[in-house]
Amino acid sequence: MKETGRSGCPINLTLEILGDRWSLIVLRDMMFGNRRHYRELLAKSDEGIASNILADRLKRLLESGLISRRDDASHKQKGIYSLTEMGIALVPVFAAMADWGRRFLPVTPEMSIRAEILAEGGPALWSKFMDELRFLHLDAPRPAQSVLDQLTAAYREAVERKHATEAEPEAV
Amino acid sequence: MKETGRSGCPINLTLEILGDRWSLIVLRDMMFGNRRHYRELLAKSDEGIASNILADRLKRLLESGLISRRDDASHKQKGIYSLTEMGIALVPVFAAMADWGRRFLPVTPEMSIRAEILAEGGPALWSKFMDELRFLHLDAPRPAQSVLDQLTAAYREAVERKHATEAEPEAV
DNA sequence: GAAACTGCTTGCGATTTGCAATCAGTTGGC
DNA sequence: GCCAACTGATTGCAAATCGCAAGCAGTTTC
Repeated sequence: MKETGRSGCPINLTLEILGDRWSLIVLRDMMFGNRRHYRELLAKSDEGIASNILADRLKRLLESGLISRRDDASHKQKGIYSLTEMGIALVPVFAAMADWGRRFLPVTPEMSIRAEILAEGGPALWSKFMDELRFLHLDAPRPAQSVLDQLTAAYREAVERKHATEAEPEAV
Repeated sequence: MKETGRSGCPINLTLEILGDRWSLIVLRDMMFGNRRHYRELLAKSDEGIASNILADRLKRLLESGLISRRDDASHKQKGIYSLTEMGIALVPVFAAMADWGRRFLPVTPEMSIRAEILAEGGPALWSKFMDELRFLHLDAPRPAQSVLDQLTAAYREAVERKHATEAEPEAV
């Protein structure tokens, strides 16, 4: 654990770990996009994170205890990054931030559909989603239904709807 | 409004505005400490923000629409910063971040008492607090009871409890 | 008229960021 | 065995940002 920084305020301590432009982007992609490898996080990033920044953030998130890393049996160099309970506990923070963003910022419809569903579902849905993340990242028992599938399906639908009206090819 | 940055994702757009180490600290002090003047924000900051950083953040927050500024009738140079509805709407984000921080980070008891009360009170309490902020910052009608007083009283109590055991003078 | 206070700017060295190129080791196809 | 593709990074470098200290012009107080 790092020495105390600026103050013992929960908001301040949270900002000292997550208060930058990329940490939460990486966690978001792991959480909602189920990206678990370095290359997945690097190449499929909508925002185009640079490789050195990604490496640095993964290192910091590991040190902070938000994610863990284990070797991939299929490839000696490959690592699989997983959310820890501490990382999974950020679901309500993401839900609150995403809801705020979709209400006040110029979001695109297909990118905000998941935020909308999470906002409408409320804490009950967040809790189900967190159970699912524990299954995917912590080897907990598989939950009955998949919130991630629900979110991903809604996102895909929104993307298709967009393409139907714009008639403009784009990678999914 | 600024041009679109990296992506239309609500999380990303939120981070482009608030994703740094100081913006939310300034908003926190305005919201929970009711600090409305530049010097108040500068001098009473627990984390010791630098004057140029504060000036820059106030400018950015003004441009983003999170705060507003009006002249103080009592002093020609003085400005009063207020939260806008967009800023007040961050209450659930602060509550979620503070709750996460107090559960997983080495917070001090007196700094986390308010986070605890907000977590226990839930959305109903947040809503009352937001009404009070609308009264303080947007000239809305005065609400029946003051959540800010409740939070501040609990914080003062926690500080006094700390001093009683540590017997160590400190500014409040 | 001096001192204190107002919001804010400036200078400057240290750190961080963002981008491109590059790296060594691993795997799979032939 | 051999080479191309892929793995998780590292390195170099210019630009931006940060953090600290000092300073500034205008205002108020006494």
